[in-house]
Amino acid sequence: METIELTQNERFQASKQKMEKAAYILKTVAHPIRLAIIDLLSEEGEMGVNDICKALDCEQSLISHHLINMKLRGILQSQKDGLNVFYALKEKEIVKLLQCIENCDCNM
Amino acid sequence: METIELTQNERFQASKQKMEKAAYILKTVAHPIRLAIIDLLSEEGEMGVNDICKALDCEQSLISHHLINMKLRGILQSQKDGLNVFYALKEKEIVKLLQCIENCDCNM
DNA sequence: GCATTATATGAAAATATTATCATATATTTG
DNA sequence: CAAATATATGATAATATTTTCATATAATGC
Repeated sequence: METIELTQNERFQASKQKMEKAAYILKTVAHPIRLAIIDLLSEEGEMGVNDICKALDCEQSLISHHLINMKLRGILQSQKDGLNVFYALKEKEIVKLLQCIENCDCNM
Repeated sequence: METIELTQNERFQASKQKMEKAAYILKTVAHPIRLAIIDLLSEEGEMGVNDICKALDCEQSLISHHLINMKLRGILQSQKDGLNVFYALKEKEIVKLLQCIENCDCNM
């Protein structure tokens, strides 16, 4: 195993990229509806779009946009069955974010 | 200790509020510059504004806006010493978010 | 008091995100 | 095949966030 020395600048760029990736993930999650979807799916395992809409009391189109967005970004996965499309968590690590935040104090 | 029964609707509202708080915290953190600041402060403990600017190669005004924003939302704290203002993490739990995300896979 | 340095502020411009609405597509049922 | 149901799509409108720039404030040293 070789040891690779990074220059100051390479380290800077690497860290920058790491922060961009983290921000990207956090952003796709940082919305009350999307968090509610994640929370719901972590409990139910799998749900159809309509049931999610009812559970969250939101319009179908809005929920659909959010679901597709999260799927696109690798947080959710979906599976079609007849008329229904069932969504589920793909990236389960994401639930830990919610747990992690429970202990945070903030000024709202 | 009393047991308090919540109605279906009360539970719904409580969960909604919980998600809003979580989204609020996640949003104040979900930005590459703000994450970089958090990362930096978690390592250095305390830093003056100018040093943060240099470390991140960003304009003073931009960094200032982000710092003040995070302070306002209870993530950072600051302490004045002569010409300098030293910022530090107030809510250290927040660092765990970054660690938590290291294990996440996503489509960027 | 004047120049210098560090930080903050505020408005405006540039971008990005979110919600809404109308409609399209696809599947099932009769 | 027509009607009904579930979901997706795309454009637009509504909002919110981020950056930039010019300038203000505040502390220090001379």
